[in-house]
Amino acid sequence: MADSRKSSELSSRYDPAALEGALYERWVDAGFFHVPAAAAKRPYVIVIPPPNVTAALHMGHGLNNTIQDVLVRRRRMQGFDVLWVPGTDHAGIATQNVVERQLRAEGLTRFDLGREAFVERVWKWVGEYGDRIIGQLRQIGCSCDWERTRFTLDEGLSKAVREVFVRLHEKDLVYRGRYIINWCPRCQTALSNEESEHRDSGGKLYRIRYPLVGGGDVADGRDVIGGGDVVGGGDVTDGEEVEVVTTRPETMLGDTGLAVHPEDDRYRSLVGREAELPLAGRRIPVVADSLVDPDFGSGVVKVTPAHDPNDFEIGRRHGLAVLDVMTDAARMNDAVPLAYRGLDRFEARARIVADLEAGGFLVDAKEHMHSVGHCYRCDTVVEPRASLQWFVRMKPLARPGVAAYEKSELRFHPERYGRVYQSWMENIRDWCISRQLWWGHRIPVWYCAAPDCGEVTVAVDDPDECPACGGALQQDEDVLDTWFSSWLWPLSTLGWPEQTEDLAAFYPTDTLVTAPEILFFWVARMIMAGQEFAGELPFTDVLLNGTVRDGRGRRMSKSLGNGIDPLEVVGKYGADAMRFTLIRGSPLGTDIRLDHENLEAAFSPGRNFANKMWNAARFALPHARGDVSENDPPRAALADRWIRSRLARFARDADSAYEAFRLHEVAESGHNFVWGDFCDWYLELSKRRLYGEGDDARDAGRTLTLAMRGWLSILHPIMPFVTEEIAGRLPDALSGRSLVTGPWPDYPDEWIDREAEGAIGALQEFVGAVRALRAECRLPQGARIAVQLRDPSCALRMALAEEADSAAKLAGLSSVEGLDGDSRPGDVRTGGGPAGAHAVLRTGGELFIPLEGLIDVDKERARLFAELERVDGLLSRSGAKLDNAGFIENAPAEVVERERSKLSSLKEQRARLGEKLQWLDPSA
RNA sequence: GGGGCGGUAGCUCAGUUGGCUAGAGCGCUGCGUUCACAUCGCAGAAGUCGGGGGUUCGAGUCCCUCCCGCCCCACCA
Repeated sequence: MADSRKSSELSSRYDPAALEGALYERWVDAGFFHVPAAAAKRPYVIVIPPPNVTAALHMGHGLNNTIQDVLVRRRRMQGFDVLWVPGTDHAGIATQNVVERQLRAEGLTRFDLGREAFVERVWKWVGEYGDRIIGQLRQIGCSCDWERTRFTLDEGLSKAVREVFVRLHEKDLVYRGRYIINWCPRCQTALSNEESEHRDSGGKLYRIRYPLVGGGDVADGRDVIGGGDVVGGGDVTDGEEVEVVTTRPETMLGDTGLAVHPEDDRYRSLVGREAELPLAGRRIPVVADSLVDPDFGSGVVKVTPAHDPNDFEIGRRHGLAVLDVMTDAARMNDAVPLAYRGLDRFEARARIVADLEAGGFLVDAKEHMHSVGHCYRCDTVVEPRASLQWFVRMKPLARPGVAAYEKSELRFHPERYGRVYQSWMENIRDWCISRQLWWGHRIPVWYCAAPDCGEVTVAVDDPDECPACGGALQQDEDVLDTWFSSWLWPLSTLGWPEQTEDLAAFYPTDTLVTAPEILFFWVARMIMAGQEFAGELPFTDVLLNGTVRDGRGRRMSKSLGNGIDPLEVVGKYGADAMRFTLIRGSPLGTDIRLDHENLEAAFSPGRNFANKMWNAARFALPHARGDVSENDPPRAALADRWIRSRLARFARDADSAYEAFRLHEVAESGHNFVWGDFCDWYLELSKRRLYGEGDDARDAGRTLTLAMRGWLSILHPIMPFVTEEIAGRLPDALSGRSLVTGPWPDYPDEWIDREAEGAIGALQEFVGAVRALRAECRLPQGARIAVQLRDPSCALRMALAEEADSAAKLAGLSSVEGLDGDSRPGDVRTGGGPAGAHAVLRTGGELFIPLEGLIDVDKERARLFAELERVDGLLSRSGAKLDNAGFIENAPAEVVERERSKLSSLKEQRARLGEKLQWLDPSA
């Protein structure tokens, strides 16, 4: 970027708000996020799961979109022509519901407004939330191509919807029919099977007596399975009535038959007879159907074809009438006796049970757990209902989708979701796509108004008149399921059905990142649509990110109101901190818990990490140097070799983690590299040289630049803002270029330097050991101490030879003896020597710190004895307690447990005290 | 009824193909104001890796079993 940020000065305080917005604007203005189709040679494409325009985004979207952004940013740095298509979803039923709720607060219903005004009202909502959502995505740093922003109700996308409907209709894959669907009485629309969420709920299982009528004659003309084998006079209980069990007595008013299993000997004689429907007085036939489970209840079921999927099947097979007994609002309709008309279905249940009891029909009612469908948008109990709707035949569409998965052309991450997908696809049922809503894509079907014509027109463009009779047409009142547009998203956003340049350049896309709960709603259907309409899978890899949950483990959602607004977090901690926290906190497919009450604990580590980078850069940038010329190669200082080795290792690990979508590993190892290797060790080891002059300072300054360029690049996809701000000030050959467009770092394997890592590793252990002993012996903080080494490893010798001064500074040493053969310290392990502390190094060697003169040995010894006495006292008391058989017998297990662990920790404490006393008085 | 996921430090969680002393962040304890950073540094305490059994030279990791929590699917009348 050509701007005036030549200065290496960073402000003294890390203030994300001060940089993020400006950087984002600069990226957009530079056109980094937009690639024209003609220029796309090596595309990498992701389509956003379009957020519903029902509400602002919450942290779940934050996670989902951050993952996508990390993926596209890395590909962009690698030189791919990246397209991330953004957009929003009109979310038919969901959006209609939120606007209806708003109306209700004003005391209105959608019917008060009428269809046109209501839809207008929804558009107003869309304008507001659509913009808010896009704003949120920008603030968390999403590098979408905003020039290609789409909305599922856009003209082009609506065209795609119609095109698909017409094509499916032509292939007889879409049909209209009267079948059992899931009906939401509150939304007053049909739902697909997926939109009905089953939950266990406690209900009652009622046993009801149905009186039998007539004699034992087999009714003639009826299609009865096994009818020829009827054995008269079976062991029916009393010959006059039969027991039926149901959880939903209110539907009995819609009964049009009873059914038994054809091979159930108990009831063979019943088949073909009739029963009287209590409370209704109608007569209904008994049929035999293998769908009946003879072991459930009495083995006789009531058949209510209009309100139960199984009964609908049985009814169809036996020609039973379909009698819907409810209104759209699930109140009892005119088909039932006067006494029940107008009652809500649950009121009707209570009334009917009472009447059955009064009439002596009720045998009993037992508690019974069963699962009940609920509307996924308003949670109302779904009513299964026979209804005239439009459906898509799914089996033919699903077949290629299964094949692609089996051939591994389609991969899921984590893999286990592949099997979930597969089993759903293999057991797929037809998709009810019509909705009795006002908000959505109107079904492109017109019915001729002429009474004797009956022509049905299915067309992409609105027809003017009936093609058969020229009469007036009436368009189907219903709209399509919102997912009927979503399933085309990868196609329609790129211009399909037109053969656009975008479609040619960017379809198929590469990776889809979404939440597992819409695997069936969306992912599976996109796969089917892609194969059916474009002949190609819409993407090759499906990432299922985890769910963001609240402190209590509940899913964050609009309806629960427990969502965390990403903007609140961005405001407090910065977008980088939020992104880092989300990426680090949720390995692929695992849930992440974020306690709304304690955002600080969750997000401050991310903010602190960015702050650490910032301050490291504040120190390093003034010392950083650009590349040296070829005839002036840098010498390989140990520390420089070391950090290059660590960097190359980090880069290699990060690459494989990125490729495998293990983004949390990148975040984790990046954090460790920057904070540990780079800040804690490399910067400290370099200070001496950087403060100097000449070759040393030049080499260190150059390596400093190289290392920073490396980790800033590798972490840029995750924390784009702070890394960009810092990298913009590096004085190397890439100076002034944005990190956004790369290049992606690639280091030679030769940089991995086991010798240097071994040496600095030994040095780290040595420094750590000295520090630990200093703390252990309560040496004054600033005191310079002499350390003696015995048999140091080669690695440590090597490190100390070059980094003695740094080591001395880091560990507070005045001298290190014992490196030379002629000044070996005395035996530090056994008695007889001077008072001092010693430690054995894992990497080899021992170190010894003479304590004489550093501390008042006598005073310290006295202190240790006092401490020892105190610990001994506690020990004996605790020991006695545990020895006491009564205590063990009577105390709760956890108290005994606690006492045991207390005892063992006291023992350890005592051992340490003993050791320290040994140091002070080796002769003892 | 079928399938899946999880149980590792007080809390939230990491721990690829079984391998040297099980890690991080937060919290906790002690110490620390000289020149990048108190949004920090150093040191430390803290874990029977849910229980039991098995395979192995070696198991948090593989197998079996049990217990606990969660999720998905299902035509549980």
